[in-house]
Amino acid sequence: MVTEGLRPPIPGPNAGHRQNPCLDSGHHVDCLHCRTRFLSVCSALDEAELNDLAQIVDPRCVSARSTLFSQGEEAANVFNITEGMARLYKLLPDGRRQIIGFALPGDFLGLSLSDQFSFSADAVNDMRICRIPRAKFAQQLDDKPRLLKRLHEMAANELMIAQDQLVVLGRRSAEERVAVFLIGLRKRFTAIHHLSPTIPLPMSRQDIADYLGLTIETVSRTFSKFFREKTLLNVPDGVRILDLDRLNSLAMR
Amino acid sequence: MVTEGLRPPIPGPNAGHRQNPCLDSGHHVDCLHCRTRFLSVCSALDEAELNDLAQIVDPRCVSARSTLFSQGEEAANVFNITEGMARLYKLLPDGRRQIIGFALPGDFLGLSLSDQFSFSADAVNDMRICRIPRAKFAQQLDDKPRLLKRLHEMAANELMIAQDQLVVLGRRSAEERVAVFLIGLRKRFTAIHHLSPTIPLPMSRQDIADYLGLTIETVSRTFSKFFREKTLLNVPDGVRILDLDRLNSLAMR
DNA sequence: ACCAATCATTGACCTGCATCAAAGTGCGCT
DNA sequence: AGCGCACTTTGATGCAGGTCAATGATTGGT
Repeated sequence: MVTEGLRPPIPGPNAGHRQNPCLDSGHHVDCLHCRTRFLSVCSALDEAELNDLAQIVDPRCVSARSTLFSQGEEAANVFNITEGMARLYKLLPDGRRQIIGFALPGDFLGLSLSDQFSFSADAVNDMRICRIPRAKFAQQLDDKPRLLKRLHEMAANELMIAQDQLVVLGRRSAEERVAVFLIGLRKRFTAIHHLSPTIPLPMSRQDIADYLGLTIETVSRTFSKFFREKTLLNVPDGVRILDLDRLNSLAMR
Repeated sequence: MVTEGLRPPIPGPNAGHRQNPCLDSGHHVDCLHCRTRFLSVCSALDEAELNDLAQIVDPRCVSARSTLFSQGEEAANVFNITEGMARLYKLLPDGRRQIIGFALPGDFLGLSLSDQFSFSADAVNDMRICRIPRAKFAQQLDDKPRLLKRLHEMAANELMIAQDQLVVLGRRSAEERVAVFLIGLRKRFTAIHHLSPTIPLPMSRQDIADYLGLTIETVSRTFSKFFREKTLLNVPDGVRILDLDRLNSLAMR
């Protein structure tokens, strides 16, 4: 089954009634009752506008480790994430990798609307996305000023996040980097699901290392230290924060 | 004199006839013949629209080392840079500083339109800027979809630059960082002035270090190494590239 | 249930850059 | 010209995190 490995769907107004969107491709698309409607770029749209969008979106499943798009590739589509996680990264010619972000439900890929992707994206776990032809989306932007405004707001937010990450990579110790990463991830998950004491970590240690500008060994040692000193508890597929104060003081801003 | 320390004005259509914009405050503002018109957000505007903007902009001089705005401060204004250079930075509570960018003529500060500044900005050398009340600018955005589109394009470009810098800070050696910095700065100056063999470096070594996530000593040693091996030549207020191939191969992407 | 492959952890050692310290250089001011 | 100050360079030393290597833990395939 394609959805194997997905964490259970978050209970919502239509929990249990949701059809598998992978089967919907080319058929009726229900943007109106989308779980990520108010998280995503779609929050700028009313019912009628949402219907326009529904005509051009193609909801799809993406299985773990498969590619959404690659750096330099023609950007034929833009993407709205509805479930799962993607890693966004850049590669240097010699193979060094920097993960520039992890994309979660509600995130939009293709904010810049440029004709080539400036980074690569692939699925960390099984995902669901809405694929939208870029040209058609750009058309919608021309018709719907509130959509453009929302897109700009999201781009500005991404810019702020990237600038915060510059501080992390330029000026922070390994311990601080891991703390900032966990606090940030927790905050993002909280905005999507409800607050949970456990932070799921579907990405590998290598991914975390490539995101934080460290090596896998340093990340592993830092987690071990946090476990040893009871700042974190190691749980299946994630960690539980035991000492939030400690983590916050490391992540101070 | 307030403009002391400014590099000589770039020859342009109105070179030599230009009034000191510092004296224009509150008087007639000539956006139409602005040297940075086609570099800046204003490139989206026709003559009539430019006149609307001229009604709300306040051109000002900012002398070297003075503050444009500080992180956390109420963002009452947004800024268009017309001359000089600003450093944009974030501070950690313990004083560590990360410079997130250097702003040049044509750059817009306040892309996010949020009500607080998420970073601080001050003048590296004497500058000229156009100050615009944020609320009035936002109004213009509602009236002028092309202006919003241009703003979004600029924000998307800044985002790409920030993401490139994440790779630099996360995965590159000191030597590579300095090379990338110089190649990037050269490219930006070329877009503003004409191509010059000399790269002006009005910022201090400490600024460069805080931009590249290094210490002042490492930056200094790296420059010395480049001078010694004849990759660069040390000239007053900047450097000249002697071996572009060498620099490019270090900055490879 | 078993094996192979991948991923994570841990230890020993190394190195690139940071830190600490001391000259050297340039510039404004009187 | 001479002084003071801020900035830069250079050298000596230290260490956080990288590298190399081995072992454990998980996972997927048959």
